[in-house]
Amino acid sequence: MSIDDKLSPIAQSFTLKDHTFDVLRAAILEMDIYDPEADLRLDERKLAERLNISRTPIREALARLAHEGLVQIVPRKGVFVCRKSRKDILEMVVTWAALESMAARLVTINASDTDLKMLRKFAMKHSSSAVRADLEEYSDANVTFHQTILELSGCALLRTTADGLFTHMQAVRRRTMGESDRARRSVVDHMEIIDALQSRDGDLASRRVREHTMRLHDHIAKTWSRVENIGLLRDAAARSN
Amino acid sequence: MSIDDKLSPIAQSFTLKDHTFDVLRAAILEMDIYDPEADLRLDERKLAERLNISRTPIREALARLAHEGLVQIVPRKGVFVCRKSRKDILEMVVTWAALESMAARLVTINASDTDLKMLRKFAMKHSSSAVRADLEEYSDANVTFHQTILELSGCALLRTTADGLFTHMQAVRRRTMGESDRARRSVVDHMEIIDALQSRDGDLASRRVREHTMRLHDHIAKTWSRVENIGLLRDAAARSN
DNA sequence: ATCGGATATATGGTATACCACAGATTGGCC
DNA sequence: GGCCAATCTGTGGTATACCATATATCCGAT
Repeated sequence: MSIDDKLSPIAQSFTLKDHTFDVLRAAILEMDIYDPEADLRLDERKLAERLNISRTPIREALARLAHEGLVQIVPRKGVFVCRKSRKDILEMVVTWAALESMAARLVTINASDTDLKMLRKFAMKHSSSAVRADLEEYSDANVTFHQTILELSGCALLRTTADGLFTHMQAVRRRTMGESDRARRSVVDHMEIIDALQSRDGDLASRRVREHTMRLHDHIAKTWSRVENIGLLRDAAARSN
Repeated sequence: MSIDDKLSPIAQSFTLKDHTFDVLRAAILEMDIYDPEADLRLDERKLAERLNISRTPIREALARLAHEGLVQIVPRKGVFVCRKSRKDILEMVVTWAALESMAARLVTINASDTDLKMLRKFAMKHSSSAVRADLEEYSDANVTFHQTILELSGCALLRTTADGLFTHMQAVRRRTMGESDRARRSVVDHMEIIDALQSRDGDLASRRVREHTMRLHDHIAKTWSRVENIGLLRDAAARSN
């Protein structure tokens, strides 16, 4: 192997636009947009100054973010990070369920026995973290588990479409986790899903994945009101000033 | 009613960027991109001249189109309309099936009896066009039928996500239709789907929608080779020159 | 005649200047 | 003192000029 092989990917059609998109996207996902105190405003010129580039690539990145639903661009008003409503979030979970349940069905057809053995091994390895209530570790493992199912389906579009939704769920997860009961139940669900996959039962695997995801749906439906209420309280307080 | 009511929506935060996006998108969907003779190249400057605007809004529109997968932007080479591979198309159909089958399940929960009665009435009204082999009319009715199911699910995200896929399928449909056998079979499928919806059987409705869509999948899998082969022939001819 | 490299050209990427409009500010009039 | 309007400021939208590089062209050396 020559040194060229290691150098080749460098600066290969690198563009500021794409880089800016990644940076902004990461930054938005990083911030807790549901904090009522959060500053949701983005300023093209300030960003340009911060990143030491012109507004042009920033605007292209913002346009993409807007199209992806992460920000809203209001002409002559500003660019604002989008706060998802409870309804939006529930719809994302439903759509996620649709995609992953289809993926599970395909997995029973397309995945190799080896793939499924590795998936089971992975799930068992990290099940202890749920019991230990190490939520950080469990969360990561949980994400990987579901992404693996989408991956093993062999349908890249299912995976990418779900990834788009997953982006928006990052901020939600921060507020959904924390109940170790859900984590423990999740572990059981995962094992039952793997059982169905390994028995190559498409109908069963599809159903279990769907029901697993819809449990998250129902959980959010019951508990998510809090954030919006805080927002309403804040608005009311502002009006009374 | 005063004249204001009719004028109000005019120029309401209209932007060239969005307009250009719509125009380009419509133009791309209009052209038969699978014609081997088709010119897939787009030139920012020529478009700017044609539309009498600067490159800036065009570039933003192109960036969005690229993100949506309709075009591919290659730095210092050009912008090209994307030709979907057979695999891409099959994946779109699978993903579509995932979304619409979930939608059907939700319809059995959320739709009113009146909604379903209207859906049946619509389907019956247009079933004759399939028999008459009036493919233009049947195709439109077919589209409306499936969009209605997504609509009645009550989950806007399912609908919009599916719409995104549908965009890409326009060009494919032109080459998939034409076999009246499929149209007739489709009519039967639709009626069976409506039966399941009206009996409020979520599992059955979901399954029938999935199987219906996957029949399109299998059909394309069997017949789509033609276009790519033509492309290969053209390439081979070009090489031998 | 053929090959190689220098130059020309075309393309998308980037920077910058200016525009139009929304909101806030301020000034003057009543 | 309050209200309205002219103005000022800040924002995203648009146009334009310039840059870097990939490709094509052409000329000269062999």
